Amino acid sequence: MSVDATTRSPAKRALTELEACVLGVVAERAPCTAYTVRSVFAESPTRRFSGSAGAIYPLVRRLLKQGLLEAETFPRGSRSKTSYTVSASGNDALKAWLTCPIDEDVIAIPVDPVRTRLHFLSVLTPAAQLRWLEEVEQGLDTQVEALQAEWRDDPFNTSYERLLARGTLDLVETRRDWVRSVTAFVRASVHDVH
Amino acid sequence: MSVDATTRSPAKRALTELEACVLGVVAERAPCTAYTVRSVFAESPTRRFSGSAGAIYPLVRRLLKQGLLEAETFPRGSRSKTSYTVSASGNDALKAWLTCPIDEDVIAIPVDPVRTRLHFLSVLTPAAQLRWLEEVEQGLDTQVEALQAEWRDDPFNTSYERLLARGTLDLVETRRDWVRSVTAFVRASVHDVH
DNA sequence: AGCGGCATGTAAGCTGTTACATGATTCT
DNA sequence: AGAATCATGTAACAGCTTACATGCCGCT
Repeated sequence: MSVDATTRSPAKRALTELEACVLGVVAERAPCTAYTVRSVFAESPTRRFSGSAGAIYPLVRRLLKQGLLEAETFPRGSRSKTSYTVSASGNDALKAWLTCPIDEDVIAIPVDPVRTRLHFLSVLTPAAQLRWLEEVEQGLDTQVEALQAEWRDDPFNTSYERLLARGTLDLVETRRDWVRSVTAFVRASVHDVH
Repeated sequence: MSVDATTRSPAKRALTELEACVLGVVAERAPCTAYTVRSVFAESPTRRFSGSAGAIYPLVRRLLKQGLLEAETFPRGSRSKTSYTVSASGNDALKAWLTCPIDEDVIAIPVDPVRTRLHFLSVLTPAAQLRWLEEVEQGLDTQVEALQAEWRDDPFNTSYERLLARGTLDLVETRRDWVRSVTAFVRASVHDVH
């Protein structure tokens, strides 16, 4: 057979989570530099991405080469600075990423290091279990308080953003309450023995 | 200076999350094969680890070489089968991993692909937003129902396990309610326009 | 003049996945 | 006898982090 006659679109492999997030961040703050994108990830309370230079700079160049980003360079001395915006096809790609596969991976029960550790907690002595639980509980308490304070001060630009923050707060509260109930349970078990 | 005179312990680098989980799983089901460990990860509702052969078999051999696991091999034809148990120092390592660094990474707000997408949802048209939200809501509903059914049927070995399951259920319910409230908000915004 | 934040970049490595490949055992 | 499941293994790669390296710019 001969080569396919239809014009091939440029690869169109699905975006990775980081690629999509970079597009999203640039969409929000355009025009902005790769450094700005880096800072957003670095300062995010979620630890998903570190915003490491080794990840961002090559990735941004790749998105540019694929036509998903547009660039404007400002020469300054021997090194130049580049500002990026999302192109029309970049916007399409972001939309496609958002809607395309609603399947399992997105919906699945989120990964939670605390849950993992709770699962194996029984290998510790009850006293050590309580020490750990109390430390975690305290950490989660300060986290909840910080988010509650943010909620009260309302530094959000839109009511949608405020709604998202509310959901995050609800989740960490639920998580904290969970750890609390486990602590109570372990404490009760220890008391029963005596 | 000359070489440090004190006897060096064998590396003692902190365990990775997967290494610790493998130790934990073997601790629960010992004696068991690497294949069993693989199945546990593969069948887990959490998608953290796939239980891929390429990860598990080399890892188990490494833990064995470090003395954290003990092995018993049963020859059968040209290939043999190996059962593992956690050694005393393996148990110590697991305990150390559980208690050691309670810091940020463990406590941090868990990664949630749905939250990520909610954050960028505004790039879609309101209609597309609702389509996506409804699909996600439905997926989360079936997930909640499955966990509720499991809760009712109570297939748990210990009341501690039941407590852990309760916490997971609370979390996914909170998450579902969050998505619900976002849907309601978007629907209201659409109505306001008309 | 020097320090801190802005800005860009690369090399090496860690950790896990995908995909393939093979053989043993059990069930029907 | 054939299929499903148990069991082990490897090679290639994907995706991101760590650590390093450099230079510009504004402030004090």
